[in-house]
Amino acid sequence: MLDLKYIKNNLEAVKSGMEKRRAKIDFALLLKNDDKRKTLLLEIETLRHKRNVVSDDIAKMKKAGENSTSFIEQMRAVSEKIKKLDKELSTIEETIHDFLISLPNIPHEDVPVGKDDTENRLEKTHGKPKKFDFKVKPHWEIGEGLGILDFTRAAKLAGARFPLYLGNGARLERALINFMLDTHISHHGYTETLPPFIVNKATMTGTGQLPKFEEDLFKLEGLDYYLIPTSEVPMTNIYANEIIDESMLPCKFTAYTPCFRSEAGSYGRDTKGLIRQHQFNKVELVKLTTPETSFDELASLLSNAEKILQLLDLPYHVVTLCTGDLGFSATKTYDIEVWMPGQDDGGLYREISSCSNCLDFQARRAGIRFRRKDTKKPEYVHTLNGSGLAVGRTFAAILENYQQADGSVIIPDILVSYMGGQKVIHHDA
RNA sequence: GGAGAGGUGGCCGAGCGGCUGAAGGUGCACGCCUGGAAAGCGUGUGUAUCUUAACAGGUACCGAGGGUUCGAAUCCCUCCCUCUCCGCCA
Repeated sequence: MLDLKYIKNNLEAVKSGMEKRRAKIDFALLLKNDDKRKTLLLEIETLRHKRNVVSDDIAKMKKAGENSTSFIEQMRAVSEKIKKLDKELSTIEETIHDFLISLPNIPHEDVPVGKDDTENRLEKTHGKPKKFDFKVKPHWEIGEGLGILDFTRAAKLAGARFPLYLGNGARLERALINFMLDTHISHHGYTETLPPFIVNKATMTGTGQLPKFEEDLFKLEGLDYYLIPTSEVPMTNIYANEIIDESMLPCKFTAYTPCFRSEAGSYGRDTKGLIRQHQFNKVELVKLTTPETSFDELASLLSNAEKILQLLDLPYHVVTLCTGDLGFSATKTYDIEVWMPGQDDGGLYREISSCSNCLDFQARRAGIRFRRKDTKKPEYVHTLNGSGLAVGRTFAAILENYQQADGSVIIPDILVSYMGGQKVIHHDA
């Protein structure tokens, strides 16, 4: 959520930010409503003040045994007026709030302007795609061939877009989760958390999933509960509506959780394999920082995520999302895209992590503040999040990059110990 | 799920429908005292919002939301959360 005062003082900058996102916003209406709000508020507070003063007098008169009937009559009328104006005020406040809560964040000046993912800016490339001297297969063929993935039976159990891992597949997925978590907590200084996989509406609103993107979520019927689409949601909200001490910043959390997404509107896209599932595993990184350090922290968060791919020896590149591809809450986002040789007949880079700085956008929604040692005023923290990494897609990338001619898959060195010393996945006998 | 108790400031803990933004304690900050420290003494110590150049002042907030009343932390209703006991359960 943007600060109303900031909008008013920087109207042109805010407008141009919204235009870059191709969002059409009627700011004139907002300003008009805000004026109305202020007028009402002043009137109400004046009346309340009067009521407070006179009520005091009434108390004194009663004590002195004087007759106060006429004042009571007067105040009865005043109270009714207040009640009426109060209703008007809360209506207009609700209107203003609904407006603000639906505004996306302003893209950072460094973000390229563009309409969609074709206009993202390439930042760097790491590693070289391996040359294969046989016809490479997509990961779903490899996985099903090895008997470690079974999409057919998963569909029987749940439906389309659900995974079923078996045997060494399940173990490899778990190995990846442990490897990623261990790396982030032991080498990158994150605190491991294990949050609820279901959260309420307030929590979803805090990070920006609600109110605009309810159709992307799974909601529990008849309850104020939603399945998390990413553990960014619970982790970022840990200190919601709190004022924390400056010494706690930067606050770095990581978690493994399953993630649940309805994938409404993506019919026909990525129908095969692990790329686009209703349920997938992810290790997430979240940071709460001071405003002046958030971009440095974004850079280190990105490198923390990259480290996983480097240790797995998977080729990738990094792009900066353009304004048209930028998420609702973010001011700037780097996507890490991993090389997937088995797809699109010749290979392509696929998003495997998304690292964002949200500035105080989420903090303002969720009420996450901190107090500096030397100043009294609470300030909003900056929030950052990034995948470290999407586990299912990492699994897929390993299958495709480490496949061999006979259909077996070599286990990356770093994972061997997590696989009980096993170095290759052959078809389970 | 059944029965009961409770949610007040950083923490503990008072609080009769008006004099309570809230006693008292504790913690914290600053000052005095001291060679230094402790003790002691003094002062200060929530958030939001509006008016104001500023000083300052107004308004709201005692789990949340409604209601009664001239006036609500205090009375009534609904909901949420915590604790204890019973039941059930991984």
